[in-house]
Amino acid sequence: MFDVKDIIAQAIHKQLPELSRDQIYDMLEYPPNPEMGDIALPCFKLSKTLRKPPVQIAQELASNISDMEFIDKVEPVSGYLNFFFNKPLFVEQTLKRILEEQERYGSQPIGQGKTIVIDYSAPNIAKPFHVGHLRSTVIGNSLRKIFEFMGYRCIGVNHLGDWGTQFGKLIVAYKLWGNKEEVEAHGIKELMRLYVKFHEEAEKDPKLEDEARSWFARMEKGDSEALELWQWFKDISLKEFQKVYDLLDVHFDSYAGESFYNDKMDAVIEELKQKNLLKESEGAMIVDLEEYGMPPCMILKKDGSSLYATRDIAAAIYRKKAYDFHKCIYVTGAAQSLHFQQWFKVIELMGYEWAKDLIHVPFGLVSLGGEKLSTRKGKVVLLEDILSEAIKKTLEIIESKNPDLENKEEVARYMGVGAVIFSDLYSNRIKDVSFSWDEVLNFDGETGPYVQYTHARCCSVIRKAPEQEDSSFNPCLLQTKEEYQLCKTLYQFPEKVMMALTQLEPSIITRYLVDVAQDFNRFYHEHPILVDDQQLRTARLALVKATRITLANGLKLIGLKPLERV
RNA sequence: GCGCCUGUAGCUCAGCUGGAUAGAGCAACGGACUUCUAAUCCGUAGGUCAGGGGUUCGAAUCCCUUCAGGCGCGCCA
Repeated sequence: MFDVKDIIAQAIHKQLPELSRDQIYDMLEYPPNPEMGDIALPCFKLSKTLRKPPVQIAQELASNISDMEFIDKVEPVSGYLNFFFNKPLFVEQTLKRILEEQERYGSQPIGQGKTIVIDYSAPNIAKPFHVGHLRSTVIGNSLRKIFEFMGYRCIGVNHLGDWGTQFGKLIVAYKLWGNKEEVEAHGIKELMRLYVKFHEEAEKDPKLEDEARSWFARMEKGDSEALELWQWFKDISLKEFQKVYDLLDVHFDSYAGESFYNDKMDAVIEELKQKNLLKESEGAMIVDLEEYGMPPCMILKKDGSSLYATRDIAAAIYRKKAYDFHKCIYVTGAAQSLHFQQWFKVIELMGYEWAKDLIHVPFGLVSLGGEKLSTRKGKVVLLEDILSEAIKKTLEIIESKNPDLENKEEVARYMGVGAVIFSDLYSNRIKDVSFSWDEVLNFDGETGPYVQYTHARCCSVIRKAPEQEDSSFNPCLLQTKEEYQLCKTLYQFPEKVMMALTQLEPSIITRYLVDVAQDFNRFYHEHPILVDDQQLRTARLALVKATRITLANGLKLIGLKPLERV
C-alpha cells in the first residue's frame, strides 16, 4: 500500500529518534496552498523538547534529512518543514493503487473478526415514517456500510417501537371511531388519524386515557383480542415501512423491537435486585445515580410495569449474548443523550465490563419551519411525500436535459431518493436541521445529483474511449494544476474513510465526495480527455478511471447507488 | 434552578483533536456550449468566526464568563 505520509514520518523519525513514527505521522499536515508543498511538518511543538527555536529545527531537518525517492524538495519556511512530492512518482503510485484496488480502494481490514451491532431507524408502529426518522435510518445505514467496508461484521437492528401505552390509545380510538375497511384502505394514514383524534378527544374527556391504559394492561396480560389488534396494526405498519426501506435501499438483520424483550425483563429486574442496585423511591424502583451526577434511572413504575430503560438494558444484555459485539452503537436523537448515559452507567454498575462498548451516536433534531415535528398534532412531513416529490423533480430535469435516456424512471428514482439521503448526510449529524423543500429539491452545487452527475460523466468518457489492453500510463503527462490537485484529493480517500469511522460521522464522506467532484469537474473543463495523442489520452483516462472508482466507493458508503448514465 | 448541544458571508454549512492569508455551495451580478453530458466551469461581490477575558510562539478551534437559540432533568419512548 502506498502511503507517502508514512514514508516521510519514517525519514523524520531517523533524524529525531526521540519521537515515534506514529507521533510524527500525526503531526504531519496538508498545507493550505500548493506553493507550500504537499505535506508539512510544523516544528513549533518540537521546540520545547529539543530546546531549539522552530526555525532552526526546520532548517536542520531540511539539510540532514536523507534523500527520499518520493520527495523532490524539502524546504524550511518560518518554522515549517515543507515537503514537495516527486509529482510523477506520486501520481503514478496513487493512481496505480486505486486502479488495482478497485472497489476495495479506501478500505483497511481493521475490523476482521469483530462484530458491530448498529441500532438504527426504529420507527414507531402505527405512526408515519417522517423526516425525523430519516436521519437515524440514513446515518445508521451509512455507518453500517463504513464498518463493513473496513472488514467488520455488522448486525443492523431495527428496534421497532412496537410496545407501550400508545397501543392502548390506538385500540380505544379504533373501537370508537374506526373500522376495518378504512384501516385496510389507508393504512398508517388512517391509524394516524385515529391517534390524532384520540388526543383531541382525550383533552375533553380524560377518562379515555384510563381506558387506553387498561387496554395496554390487557395486552401485557396476554389478552387475545388486544394482541390480535396489536399484531394487525403492526403488520400494516411493517408493510408500509418496508416500501420506504426498499426505496431507500436500507436493510436490517433483525427487527427485534420492544415487544421482543417483554419476557426478558423479569430476569433483569431480578439481577438488579441481587446486585443491590434497586432502590425504592416514591413507590417506584430506581437505580440511584446521584454520585455520578445524574438523575436516577427509573426501572419500574409505581404500578410495577417497566420502562424503556429497563427494555434497553434487557436488550443490551441479550445482544451481548447473541452477537458478542465489539461495539454496540445506538443511532438516536440527541434529546435522548441523558437516557443513554444513565442506562450505560447501570450496565457498568451491574459489573459488565463491556459497558464501555456501548456507544450513543446522537444527531440533531429536525424541525419544520421552526416548529417541532409532532405526530400527535399531525404536524409532519411524510418521507414518502418527500421522496416522491424528489423523484418527480428529477424526472422533469431528465426530460429537459437528456430525454433520450433509457430507463428514466429507474434513474430518477435513484437520483431523487439519493438527493434526499445526501442532503441529510451533508452536515455534521449533531446540528439541528430545519426541513426545507427548497433545499431538498435543489440539485445544483453541493448535492447528491452533482456527485452522481460527475460519476456518470466519468463513466461516459470511459465508455467512449477506445479499448486498450495495456493499463500502463505515463504519469509525467499529468502535471497540470488541475490534474495534480485531483490526484492529491483522490489520495486522501482512505484517510477520510478512517476519519468517518472513528468519528462515526458519515458527513465526512459526503463532503469529501463534493471535493472530488469539484476537482474532477475543473480538470474535465480544462483538459480534453479523448484526444488523438494516444499517450496523453491514456494518462488522462487513468485519472478519470481512478476518479470514477473513488466516487463510486464513496457513494456506496453513504448508501447511494452510483449511476452510470443520467 | 441544574445539565447537554449549537452560534463562522444575506441563507445552508466546511474548517482535519491548536498552525501559514478563515473556505465551499445557494442566492446576486458578469462571462464560457461547432468540441468527451452546461445537473458543469470561470470571474465579481460578500467576514468584528455571537460578545468579553484567559492559556499559547500561534486560537474559529482549548479554558472561564456573558448573551442568544435548541434539547433534556421519575412513572412516554
